[in-house]
Amino acid sequence: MRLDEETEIPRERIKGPLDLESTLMSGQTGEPQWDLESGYYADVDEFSGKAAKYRVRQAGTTDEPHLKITITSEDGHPGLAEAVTDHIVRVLRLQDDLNAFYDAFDPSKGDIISKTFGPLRGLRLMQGNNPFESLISSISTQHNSIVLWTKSMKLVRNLYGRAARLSDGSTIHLFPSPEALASTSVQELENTGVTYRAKYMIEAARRVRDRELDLEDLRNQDYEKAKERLMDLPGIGPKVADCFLLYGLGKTEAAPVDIWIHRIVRKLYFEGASVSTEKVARFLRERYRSWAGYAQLYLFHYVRMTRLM
DNA sequence: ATCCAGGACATAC
DNA sequence: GTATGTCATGGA
Repeated sequence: MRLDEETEIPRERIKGPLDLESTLMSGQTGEPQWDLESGYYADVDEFSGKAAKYRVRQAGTTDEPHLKITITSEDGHPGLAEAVTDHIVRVLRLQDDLNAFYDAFDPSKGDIISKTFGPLRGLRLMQGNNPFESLISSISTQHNSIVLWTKSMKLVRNLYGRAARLSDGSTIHLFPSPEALASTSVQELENTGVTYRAKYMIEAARRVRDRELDLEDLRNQDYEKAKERLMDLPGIGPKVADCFLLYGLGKTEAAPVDIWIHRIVRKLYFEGASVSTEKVARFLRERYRSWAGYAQLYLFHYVRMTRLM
């Protein structure tokens, strides 16, 4: 099988509806948005040490989705196609049973969130490429905009990440390792556009490099404990910690509370009463449990889409 | 222009 | 616990 030919992700690996475009354009993970290249959405990553660019497009419909992919790699190896497929299934969370979410809070249950299910049908939560990239990207989102953090995180890839020459002659850059990022100077990193967040990123990279913080180990800890550990880091507060737990580790009970979610939940669930962000976060966790991350995603996009607030 | 962006932190009470 | 000023820059 030639990898640069279009193949399809096995249909049975997509559970429930999918709207690829709204999912990829929703700016959830803090990582750069995927590039749009002649009808495909493209991103890059490393698979068993080999860099590859994968492109994805949706065929079919939201309720009968098919995903077509092509792969261009640095150096093809046996199993690459399977590894890339697994990666896409993971980052797009294609195994999440979206209909189970819709059913659990359908209109008959009287939950106001059911109003968002129609307009946002097929919108999926995403996963970051890997925990370290997710951590740094999450830091980049604080008091920032999607345009700016996409720009600066791409620049971080291009300046400090390993360059790889693909079989089609193009060059891509991977996200830098903790070692590479930890050894940059604050001033240099600030110039990528991350500005004052540079010192936070470098310290985070240093702690990961020096094994003072083991991101994989956080996966095994419970939500509260892991959040505490993360908030030990400078520049990581409750919202960024939740972003990492959700996008970096896939803890879907995490519901990052930013200014929008804070306003929305206060209005829709607390009759406008002044409720702290921590209380809102706890409320979403307890109400939506393992669907809290999805609830956050749907509330956020519904409100911004309808310009409700 | 002037305002603000999917927060965190220091300082104040 | 809650409230306010500050942080740096680009984009609208």
